[in-house]
Amino acid sequence: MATRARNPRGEGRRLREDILDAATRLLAGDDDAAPVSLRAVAKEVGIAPQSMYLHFGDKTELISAVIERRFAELMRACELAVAKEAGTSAKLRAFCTAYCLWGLQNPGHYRLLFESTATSQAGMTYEGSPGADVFDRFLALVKESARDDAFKKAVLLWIAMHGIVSLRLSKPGFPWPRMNELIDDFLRPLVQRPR
Amino acid sequence: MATRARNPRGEGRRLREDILDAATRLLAGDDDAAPVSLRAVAKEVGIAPQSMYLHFGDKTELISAVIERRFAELMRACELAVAKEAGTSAKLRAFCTAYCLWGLQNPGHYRLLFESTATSQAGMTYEGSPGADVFDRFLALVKESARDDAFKKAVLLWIAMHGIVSLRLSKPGFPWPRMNELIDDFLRPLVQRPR
DNA sequence: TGTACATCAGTGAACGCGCGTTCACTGATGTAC
DNA sequence: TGTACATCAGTGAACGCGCGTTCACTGATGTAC
Repeated sequence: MATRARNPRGEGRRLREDILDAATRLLAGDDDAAPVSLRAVAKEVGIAPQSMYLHFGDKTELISAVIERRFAELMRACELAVAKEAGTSAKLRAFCTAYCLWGLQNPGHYRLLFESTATSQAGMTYEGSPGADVFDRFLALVKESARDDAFKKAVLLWIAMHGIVSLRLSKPGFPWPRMNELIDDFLRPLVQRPR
Repeated sequence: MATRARNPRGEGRRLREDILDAATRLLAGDDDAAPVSLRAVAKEVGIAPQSMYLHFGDKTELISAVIERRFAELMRACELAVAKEAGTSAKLRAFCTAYCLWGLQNPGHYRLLFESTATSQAGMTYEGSPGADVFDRFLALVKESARDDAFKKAVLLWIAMHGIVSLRLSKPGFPWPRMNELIDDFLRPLVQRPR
């Protein structure tokens, strides 16, 4: 976008951050039709396209780096919401709400993280994949609220949250009920009510 | 793909069908990274790229036509499954199962119908949009099984089914519980049990 | 029956564009002696 | 203090490719008279 001053000697890695920031910005939008190009990112940063290769081996490496960052940011948003509440039920509900809100507010990133095959190339298993720690944290929360079947219940809730976000993004014209109402409807039968 | 014989005079509309078939074939795959191009479709049919314009105004018109067709096909699959069962609960479960199976077996098409903004351009409302009749049919089924809140319950179930399909497509490495088990888990609290 | 003409189902050639990627280079800044 | 050299942060120029779309054309087949 703008003209850029060359980084001082020894500070070359700053460009890496600038590239990641720009790619993140461009991927944030709701435009699923046009995938972001290296050249568009370069233009946004204000550098020549080939300067990408100073910090990333190829395009997929750049996208993967963005994905990793955004998973971390989603995790942070959820943790923050959980930390604000007291009581296991309230914490669980807070996590669900934060997850859905993050998805709705970052449609492009949510799609990248949870609607693309970009995170599951080449027979990757769940263990150690980017985003696995988000589910693990969620599972730990469900375990505190539910006596048994915590894994199954965590899966059901994840499916529900994903459905809430994903369908809303692709069918914005549908008369959706309020998000918090839907979250509560899914939570109610699965965890013990707060006393 | 193959060499094609020119259609006899008066049968020009056959090419339209051939193009739709080819586009449908190419869009079926699980490769969300590379959107299908007009030229790829033309190659698959065995015609020159510009022959597309004999039957479709532009690329989005072609894609829209495929979307319409696939919504109709999804509807057909669900109706077929419903017709095989007797009893409202069994019919409802059959619809849910058919919907999920169709999605898992047609990943590219499911994404096109339910994960892209292709179906909701330009402030389109839900009424009359492609696919609205699928939800309407589902809603009618839910009404037969549930005493009250049929719309809300239909929405919750749609969200759940979408979550089941969509997450499985993007996270194939996750240790998912069996699909039918998940469907039943979502159905159980929402509709009255069969006697 | 013969022929001029209209219609139809497509194609040939080309356009300008953006894409990912490669390779050789530049020019400022620090370091060794 | 002066200078040769190494290192670093990038760029210039170019590659071959596929993209959506336009415009003028072709050549077979049916129709009017």
